Amino acid sequence: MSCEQATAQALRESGHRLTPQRLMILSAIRHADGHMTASEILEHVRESYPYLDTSTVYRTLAVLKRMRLVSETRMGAGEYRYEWIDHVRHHHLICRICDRVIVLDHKYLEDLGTEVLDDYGFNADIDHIALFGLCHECQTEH
Amino acid sequence: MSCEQATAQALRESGHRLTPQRLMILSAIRHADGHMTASEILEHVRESYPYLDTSTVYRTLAVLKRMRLVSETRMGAGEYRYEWIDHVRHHHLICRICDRVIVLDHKYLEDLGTEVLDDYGFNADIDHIALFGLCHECQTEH
DNA sequence: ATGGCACATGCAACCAGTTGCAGGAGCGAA
DNA sequence: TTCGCTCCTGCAACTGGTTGCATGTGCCAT
Repeated sequence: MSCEQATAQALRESGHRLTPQRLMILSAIRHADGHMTASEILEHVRESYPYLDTSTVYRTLAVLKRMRLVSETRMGAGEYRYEWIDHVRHHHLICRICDRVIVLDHKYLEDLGTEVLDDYGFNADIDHIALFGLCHECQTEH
Repeated sequence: MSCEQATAQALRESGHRLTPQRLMILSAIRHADGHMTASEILEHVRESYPYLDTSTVYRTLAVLKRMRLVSETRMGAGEYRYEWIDHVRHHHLICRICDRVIVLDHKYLEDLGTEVLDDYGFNADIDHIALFGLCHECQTEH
């Protein structure tokens, strides 16, 4: 799996250690399609290595997040969801009444990122934003 | 306190009950300037009414949030922060390394709201957004 | 190859926030 | 005013996520 190698290299070069736990977590996220919750990752890795602890999962995710290899999003009321970053960027509109999720193209947020960088020198993580609100149906019903 | 009356009326009209607990929570948020955490609200109200429960605070905040009388924002790693909505709208840029908070004018997000409404009929809660990322200083240091 | 330091892990305790439930109170109807 | 339905509250148990600490292990220097 050469795709794993490059990531492992990136980890090592940024001063982190390559442990079996991290490799397993990494592989779980990379080979899932779409979002994964921390407990899904935990459950998946435990099939082959049952001693993995929750805290290790969260700490590894924190590292990957800081390196911007994964995105962390709170979708609706539920748990955080983690996703490998290198897909086409997209965002979500989440209805606060019915929990419906609408995918939002990145073009809507492109300008915001560059404006904030120009004006404040702030490099915003606009990888995977969740915007809450009311969907069309729930607006008309209430 | 006539300012409280109007809110009480709004609550009642939307089919909610006006309980002393709710009034106390309401008053705590209204008369604080700026953000407040749930535990700050709890602590404040308990000075005059020690029996108030955490769950009541969160449930009341959920009601006020749904009515868009207060905004709920997760700033940095800490607890949710609640704020009365009727100030000038503003947002925050939060540095994921040093936790610095930069206030962002609403004009940067104005267009996003209208575009999403036009294209998807989705009425986004763009009252108080927190954008994470790297501030100028932390970008150059790393 | 091996020794040692610093970082990572697993465990347990903890904190923030949520939920189910039984009893209590707001408020509209009579 | 009183009644009663329904919603609200406080309690307790629980879930998701974090933290402190002792032990273990990756990895660099020798």
